[in-house]
Amino acid sequence: MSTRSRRSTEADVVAAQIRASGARATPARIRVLQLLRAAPAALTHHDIEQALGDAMLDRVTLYRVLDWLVESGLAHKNADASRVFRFSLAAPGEHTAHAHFRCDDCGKVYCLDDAPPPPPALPQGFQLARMDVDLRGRCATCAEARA
Amino acid sequence: MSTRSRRSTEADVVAAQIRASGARATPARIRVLQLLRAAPAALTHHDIEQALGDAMLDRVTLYRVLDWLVESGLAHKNADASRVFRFSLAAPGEHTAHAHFRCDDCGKVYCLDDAPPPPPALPQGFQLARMDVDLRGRCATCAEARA
DNA sequence: CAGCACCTGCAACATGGTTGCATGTGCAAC
DNA sequence: GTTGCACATGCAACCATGTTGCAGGTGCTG
Repeated sequence: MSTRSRRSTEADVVAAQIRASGARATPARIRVLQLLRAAPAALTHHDIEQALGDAMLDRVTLYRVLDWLVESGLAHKNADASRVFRFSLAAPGEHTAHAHFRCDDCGKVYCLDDAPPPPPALPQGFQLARMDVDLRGRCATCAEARA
Repeated sequence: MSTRSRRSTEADVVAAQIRASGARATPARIRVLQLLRAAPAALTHHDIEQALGDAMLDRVTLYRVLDWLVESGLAHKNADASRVFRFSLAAPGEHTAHAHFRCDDCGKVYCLDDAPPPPPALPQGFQLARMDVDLRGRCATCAEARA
């Protein structure tokens, strides 16, 4: 089946990427990395568990896979506004600044990739590695619904 | 004693503010609100417990006081990078944008109040209420230690 | 195909936050 | 000043998220 060979191929690519980072290409890692690659936004541990569905792996294993992803620089880990960690693929260079807009009404989070704000001035000697901008207010939909 | 009357006066002001919001002026609320007013930065639940010292109140009561402060618009609640909530006085307008720098090495957090970055462009119809900027990298001390 | 290092799963734990319920107290009416 | 009631507090138990230790399984290399 074409579906199956497509899947295999993609998994192979991912597996190669994993091995390139000096680790073992295990099903757990392959699946999680594939998921993160396909995700349009940062995922929580819970999101991933859900997405894995029947192919679920142990809670702890998932935490460890995610930690390993972060350690090896393949992913980023962020605490979101409701104090749960979110994981997203590490961008290869360009994605160091990221802006989110969270609607106080509907709770939806929007990614504002197109508007990378300039980093503010830092004190002498500080080295900036990453920047996250967290905006809050009302999104267009909710603002209109309320008008 | 002058200390005592000074204390009373300040507490009175705070109590009045509390009552103005339609709630009871209880010792717990007065103390917490006074603390937040005096704090230069956002405090965690733990910070507040420490600061209260001998005048400590119950964990749960503190949570409820803080929630009430947020509900009544007197304070803001934010999850910081290590996924604990931080509380700060609601600013009357000027303090809506806030920038933090967290050092990946030593974990210390610096407040960059002096450099309020301009808010990025938002999509049509979005209403911005508050903005937090989370910068990461190495602080001057750690950068030097590593050089 | 054998061995070892690394990975996984389970169970127990830690921390931060929340809920239910009985008791206490600020405040206002008298 | 006393009384009453609604609201606030304290306690204990609970929940969710994340972490640690350890025994057993498995990808990789030789």
